[in-house]
Amino acid sequence: MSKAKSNNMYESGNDELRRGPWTLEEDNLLIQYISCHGEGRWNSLANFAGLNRTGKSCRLRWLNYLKPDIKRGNLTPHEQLLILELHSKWGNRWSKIAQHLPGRTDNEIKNYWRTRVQKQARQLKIDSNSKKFLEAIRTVWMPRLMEKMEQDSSPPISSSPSSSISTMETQKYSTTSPVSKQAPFPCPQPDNMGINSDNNFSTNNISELPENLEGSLNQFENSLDENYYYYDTQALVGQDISMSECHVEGMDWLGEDLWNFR
DNA sequence: AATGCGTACAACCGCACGATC
DNA sequence: CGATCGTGCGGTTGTACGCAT
Repeated sequence: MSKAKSNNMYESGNDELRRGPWTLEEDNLLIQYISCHGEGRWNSLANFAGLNRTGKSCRLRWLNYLKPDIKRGNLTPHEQLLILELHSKWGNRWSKIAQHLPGRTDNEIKNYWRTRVQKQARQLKIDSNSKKFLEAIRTVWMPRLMEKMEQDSSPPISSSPSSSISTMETQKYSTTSPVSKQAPFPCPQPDNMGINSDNNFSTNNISELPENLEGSLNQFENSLDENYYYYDTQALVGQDISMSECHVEGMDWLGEDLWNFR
């Protein structure tokens, strides 16, 4: 297989398989074929569908983009919270995490983690896989998310989630299913939220956290989605995390310019 | 208005694993 | 039992876009 980076990634060049961005025509071919014949056998599917693509490419395009139940748009605070918590349990098991966020793909979650979460780690100059960063997430980020969810607990349920879907791609393809105005996924019970007695938002060992954990959450809050928190957050809020717990040993964890996303 | 920079995300790759031959 | 194939997963990269200067 020729390496994408060794030559022009987005040129088919000759009779070789196409790579790079999918065209609307290709998408339609794939959608139509799968609607008639179903998924699977991706290599032969690519041939029979008349797509000059690898099976892997077809599979990826379908699973990450074209599949009807794919939910697009920004992650809700609850989804972000869930990702943080599940990642703390399972690490980079993106597909496993994605199973708990119906409509979200492992690719999307992975991108979120890399672009948002790891950025925080970089700013804090700590390893995103370190215990310190995990503690920071649990003691600062998660409580803030929960607080945000609480603040907006008078849910504008009727507001359309699609209002936050603004990508050009989403506008280009309107094949995505309308997002349910009910809970976007089965409400997990506290037991399966992964937040329990041995995996809670403990503030133990906060003193081990780096001193540069100072800054504000203002920009962070601004980065949160504003419209739809229709999830029953009681399971999480019930953990009774007080923001005051984030003030430890004279350190103001909630000060300026921390946890901002941009 | 032009340019540079940072971010988000689609799409690729290599590798691993299970099923089938 | 080994080889091959199909599939899934996690990591990485390229590009479009938005924002700041």
